[in-house]
This record gives sequence, structure tokens and C-alpha cells, in this order.
Amino acid sequence: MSQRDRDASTRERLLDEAEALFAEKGYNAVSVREIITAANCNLAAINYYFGTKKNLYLEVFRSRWISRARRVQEHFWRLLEDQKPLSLTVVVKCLAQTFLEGPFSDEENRRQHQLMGREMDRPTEASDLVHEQAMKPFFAKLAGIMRPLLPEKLTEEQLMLNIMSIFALVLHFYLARNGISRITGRQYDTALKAQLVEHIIRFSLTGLGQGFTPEAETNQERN
Amino acid sequence: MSQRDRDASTRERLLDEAEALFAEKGYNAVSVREIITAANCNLAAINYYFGTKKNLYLEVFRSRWISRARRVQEHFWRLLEDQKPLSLTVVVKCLAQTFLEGPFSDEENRRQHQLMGREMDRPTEASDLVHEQAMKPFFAKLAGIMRPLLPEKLTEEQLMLNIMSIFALVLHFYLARNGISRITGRQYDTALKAQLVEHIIRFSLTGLGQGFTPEAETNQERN
DNA sequence: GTCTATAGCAGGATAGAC
DNA sequence: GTCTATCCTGCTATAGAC
Repeated sequence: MSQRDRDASTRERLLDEAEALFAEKGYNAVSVREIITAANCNLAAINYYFGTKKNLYLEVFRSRWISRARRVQEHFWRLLEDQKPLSLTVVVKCLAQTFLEGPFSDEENRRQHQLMGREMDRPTEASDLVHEQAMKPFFAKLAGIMRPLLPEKLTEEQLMLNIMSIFALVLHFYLARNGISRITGRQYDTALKAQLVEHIIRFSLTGLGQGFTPEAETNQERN
Repeated sequence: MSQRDRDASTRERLLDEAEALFAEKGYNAVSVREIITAANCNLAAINYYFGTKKNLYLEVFRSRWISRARRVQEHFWRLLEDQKPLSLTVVVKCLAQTFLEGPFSDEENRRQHQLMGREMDRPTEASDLVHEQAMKPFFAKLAGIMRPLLPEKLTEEQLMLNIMSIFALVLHFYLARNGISRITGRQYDTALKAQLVEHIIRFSLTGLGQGFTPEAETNQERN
């Protein structure tokens, strides 16, 4: 337990440790005993402050996840503002940098992505919050500024799929960090993460396109 | 319970229902009582056939996941063989089709991806199997055929990141199906999935590149 | 506000009849 | 090979002392 944790109120310590554990292992894999041990308090404290384990989980989203999402998004728009004029490259670069390296510590970033990943996989009541207050408005605003940068023929749905694909890469390169370490044989550290940012930018903008040839395209059409 | 399930041996029914439940909810969220209810047998059967819950989980991978992975990969190479001459487009198309629509039912595909997703997120003993017997050899062989289709300056690591990115999209568009339905407002059905295949092929080959401009690139370099 | 003690229940595992 | 009955552990939640 850090100094800051010792100083913080029991309630704050509980939220903090609960968030870390829920993010790392998922709701069902965490027991309240684990949480109270990490927060260095007693079993009854959870009931006193939050009523139930489930409500503690929801409170993690209400008082931590959502506000952090807001701050990340503000960070993104500020970053974008600094890089005018707008272009696809700039938008993707700001997205990758914001969501992979972000305005927070590695630890906070990881929590944020893991919690979201779990909610996307198996939604709980927290999903309503996540979608309504964070994802839906952000995606809508993002679509608004990307729309004029992309071909007009693109449907709204294709635009959304494009945006979701960038997030898919960011999210995957966080959540599957174990698999990535295994495949590349490298530690998932700052150096690797910086390389992942570069990769995501390049892949999002051009795909594998470096080797894309008209003949290949023609070949595809024939099948 | 289907007719096939009723006919299958208790052992097979247990493996089948356990796989479905583990894939859907994760190891910790599933109780053995849930499994034996679904498999329509008694509690002692799990101990009799598999010893422990954990070993039942591992057996799901040993006797189901791995063999299915082999069959999926064989399907991919056959598909690729039929589409010569090789090109990036062909490879990506076969990958997307194989892993999103595959040679199996929707249900089996979902199980396969969900189980893998869980192991990438939080590895258990099953991860060794998954990586050594399925992912590592497949990625290596895939890298071998894609290498000549991509620029020579590409490092082995960049090549792997490219391959992993395609899989990231496939995996995400399975695992986050709830979020996708929320964003697009559509049911995650066959029609949507076919559209996702098209999208993954296009995004993997060209990214957002439709709107990619030299000025934007120049702008990026300045930052 | 924080503690101890415990109720009440569900979990995995197992013994032993058939 | 399949069953019932049961053990024991660990869980969430709560009552009540301080």
C-alpha cells in the first residue's frame, strides 16, 4: 500500500483496490475478502460504504471510470486542437496516443481498458453508463469530425466500423498483452508500447497497403 | 438438450456443456452445478470423469479447442490453395472468411474465439497449449507466405504486428458483439457478420486510406 | 466510522450405495 | 457408470459492540 493509499479514507482505498482487482480478474474472480485485505480494512466496511459487492462494482464505474473517460476525451480534443489543420493522419495519431499512452499512468490506462473490455464482453448494469455517458457521445462527435475527411459515399455504419476498428486495435493491444509478449518474445514495457502506437497509426491509416497491388485487386474481383 | 446430446455419453455431454458455459461466462463465473444441470447428470460425474473442475476446463482445450483450431487452419490453407496466385488481398480475404465465418457453426466459432480471448486476457495452464500447438505454428507459417508479399524492409516484428492486427479485428468483432450491437443499433446476425467480414478485409488492406493525403502526412512529420 | 463475530448459503469435492 | 447424501471451505451480508 502506497503512502497516498494509507492517507486516503477507507472509502477511497476500497474503491481504488476494488477497481484494480475487478479490472485485473473480473467481478466473479474477486472476493470481497481480497478487496478488504488489499484496502487494509475489515469486512464490514464494504457493507457500510457500498451496501453490496455489486454496488461497489457499480460505484467504481460511477465515480472512477466515467470521470476518467471524460478526462481522456478532453485530452484527445485538446491534442487535436493543437494539431490543426485536421487530417485523417492527425486524428488517428491523436486517438492512438491518447488511448494507448493517454494522460494517465500505465496502471490507470490498463484499468480503464480492462474494465471496458469486460463490459463489452459480458455487459452488466455498468454498460449502460459506459455506453450512454462515454462511448456513444464520443463516437458521435468523432464521426462528425472524421466524416468530411473520408469519402462521401461512406455510410454512417461504415464510418462507425472504421472508428470501432481503431479502438479494436488499441483495446486488443492492451487486453492481449500476454499473448503479444508470447508472440514477440518481448516484455510488455514502455518501449514495446511506443512501437504499438506507431504500428496502430500506420495500420489504421494504410492497413497492409504497402504491398497492395492492382493485380491483387483484380484477382479478388474474379472470385 | 438436443437429441445428439441425449445420445452422447455423459462424458461428451459434460465436455460440451462445460465448453459452452466456460466460453460464455469464464471459468470463475461457472459453477460445476451449472454444468451438471446443463449436461443432465449428477455432481459426482465431473469428479468421476475429470477429477476436478480445473481439469475439466483443461480437457475442454485438449480434446476440443485444439482439434478445432487444427481444422480451422486446414480450412484456411485449403481455401488459400484454391485462390492462387497468392496476393495480400487473397490472404486477408481467406483469413477473414475462415476466422469469422469459418468451417463451423456460429456457435462453435463463438466458443473458439471467446475461449481464446479469455486465455489471452488471463492466461491459465491452457495458454501453453493454445500458443504452442495452435498460434505459434500458424503465425509462423502465415508469416512465411506473407513475407514475400510485403516490403522487404519490414522487420519480423512488424510482420507479426500486422498479422496480429488482423486477428485483433476478427477477435474484437466477436467478443465485443454486445458493444457493436449497441453502437450500430443492429442485431448481431448473419447479415451483420457478413458486413463485418467485408469491413475487416477492406480495413486490413487499406485502413482508412481512402482519404489519406500527402499534405496530411507532411503535417504529421512536423509534429 | 470501524471493528468482531456469525448467520446463512453456495461452492468444489468425495464416500459409498447400487 | 451413475446416483444420493454429505463434508468442508469460503463466500456475501449483517448484527451489534465500541
